[in-house]
Amino acid sequence: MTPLQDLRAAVEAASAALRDGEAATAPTVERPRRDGFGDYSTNAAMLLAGSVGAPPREIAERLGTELAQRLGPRLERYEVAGPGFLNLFLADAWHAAALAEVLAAGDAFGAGGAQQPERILVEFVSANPTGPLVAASGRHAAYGDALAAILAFHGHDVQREYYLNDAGAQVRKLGESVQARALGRPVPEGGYEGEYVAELAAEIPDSATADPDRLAQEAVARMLERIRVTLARFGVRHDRVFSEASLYEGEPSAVRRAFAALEASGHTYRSEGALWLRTTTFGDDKDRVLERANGEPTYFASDCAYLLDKQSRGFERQIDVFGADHHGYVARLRGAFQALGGDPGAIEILIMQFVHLINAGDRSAMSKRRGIFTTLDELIDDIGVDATRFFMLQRSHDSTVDLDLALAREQSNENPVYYVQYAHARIHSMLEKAGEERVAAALAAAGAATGDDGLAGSLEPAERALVKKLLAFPDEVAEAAERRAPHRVAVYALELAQDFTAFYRDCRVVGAEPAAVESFRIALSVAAQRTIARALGLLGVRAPDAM
RNA sequence: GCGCCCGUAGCUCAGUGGAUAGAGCGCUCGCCUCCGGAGCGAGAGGUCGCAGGUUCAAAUCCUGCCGGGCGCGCCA
Repeated sequence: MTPLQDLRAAVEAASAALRDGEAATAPTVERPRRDGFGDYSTNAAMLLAGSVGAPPREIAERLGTELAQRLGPRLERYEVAGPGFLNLFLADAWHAAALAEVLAAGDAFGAGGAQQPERILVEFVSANPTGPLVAASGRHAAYGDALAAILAFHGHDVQREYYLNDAGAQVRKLGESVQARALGRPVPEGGYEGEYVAELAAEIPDSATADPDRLAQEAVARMLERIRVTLARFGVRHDRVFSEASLYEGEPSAVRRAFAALEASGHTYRSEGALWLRTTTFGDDKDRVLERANGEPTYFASDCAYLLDKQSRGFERQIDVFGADHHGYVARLRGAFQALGGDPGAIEILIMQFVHLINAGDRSAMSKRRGIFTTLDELIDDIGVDATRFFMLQRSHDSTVDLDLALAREQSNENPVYYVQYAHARIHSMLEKAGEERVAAALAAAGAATGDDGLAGSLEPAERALVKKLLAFPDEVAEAAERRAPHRVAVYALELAQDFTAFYRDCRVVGAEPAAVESFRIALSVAAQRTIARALGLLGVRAPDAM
């Protein structure tokens, strides 16, 4: 149990005592906006006003008495404020004990908070292998990877998957485009015009004469390899690349088996020669074709087969990360998932809004087909992996982001990511100065903290603030995981770095007197360093020892 | 027309029921005897798109409207 969970439990117990065990909405225990409002503040009294039948401030007073009994000397004092808040002022001993728990948790601090661990499959990026990854793919990659990392840290069993569209018309167009380039002809109508097409034509020995289908497969394989290299450079690794084409292999193929399952479920029908799935049953605005009148399966057909395959692999939850331009597919996929017997609560389709790269105020329109785009590689060359990831992870996935390249480039040294990394490097340097022995001794002393070690009443505001910021980490991880919001970890990392920097400014660490103070501050610095490293690690951003 | 997302400081964005709404950048003024100045402090800057409603309490929840993005194929 973390120090904060402890505190919450005490507040809830006190609250329950006042209302005679009657059920009620759980009170909040949170850091108030203003320092004068205590270390933590609870709204419990206001929630109790209805059932207890007394003015909130009066209830708060009684609650304070209850709580003081339960917390003993850990609670320095309390105040009733505003409409009925109970503000709690915790003793230095409480802070020291809390730090001890943070350190004792070690690498597991903030981990494993999931109430119900699940096997989760996260599908992300899944960009068509008909061109290089573009900057927008970078946002998908950073988001999906960080989300997977956070979910895993939270206690889930997570698989990362890339769904490869290596079947169908787009792939054929790529093959035709490569061959056209090899023959020095213009690419066909609707083909791909990017420079990489010419590169592929030059790379593939028999590109001028090869059978178009085989050439297409070869081109896709090479594009996938390029994509893999880019992702690896970006720090993103998938556990599996799932081939769409494989869904058409075997007898019967996975697509055929999906059709059979859907037909057996009674949700399909034939009309105008085509096979339809009645997705409107599940809230879609129109039914969808699985197999065209000419016998060709649609793209949606392989989607269904993929959904079925994922179901058969025993995941308790499927999370798909899609681009905003694909949000129109959400309803039909959810419909197909349910038609295949899936629990609608077990599939989540997260929509990533766009990222606009802005050059000197110009929004560059992108078109993979016409070869007009900024690739992820170019973006990384420009502003670096860490800045790219941090920038893209700072914002909520459902908010469009304008990334001003000129600004990011110019100010790369003042980018928030460097600020956080700098704090980490600075702690490393400081601890080196202190020396291994003193650090080890400080950690041992902090672990033995009982609150009666000469620190009482001596903690500086910045030290207390930093302890409380550290304590917030498990909740931030939980929020980030449960709300699929990695950006909360990015925001937290920045705040933690700020609180550390304020502490560093106000409190001499190495050489501080008396020894107990130096010891405490070294231990606090170690906890801050570990937590910064962990937060950055979850985002896929490096935590360097020196810059 | 219908559906999804967004509208918060000059700009880019946090903040999904609590007190006097925040950060970064930009701007103004100050700070390098001292553990890393890639830093620190102070300041200016906001009808939280608009209007109703729910609530002891709304940027946050509900309804309507306005503005922006995206989507609405037997395309992929």
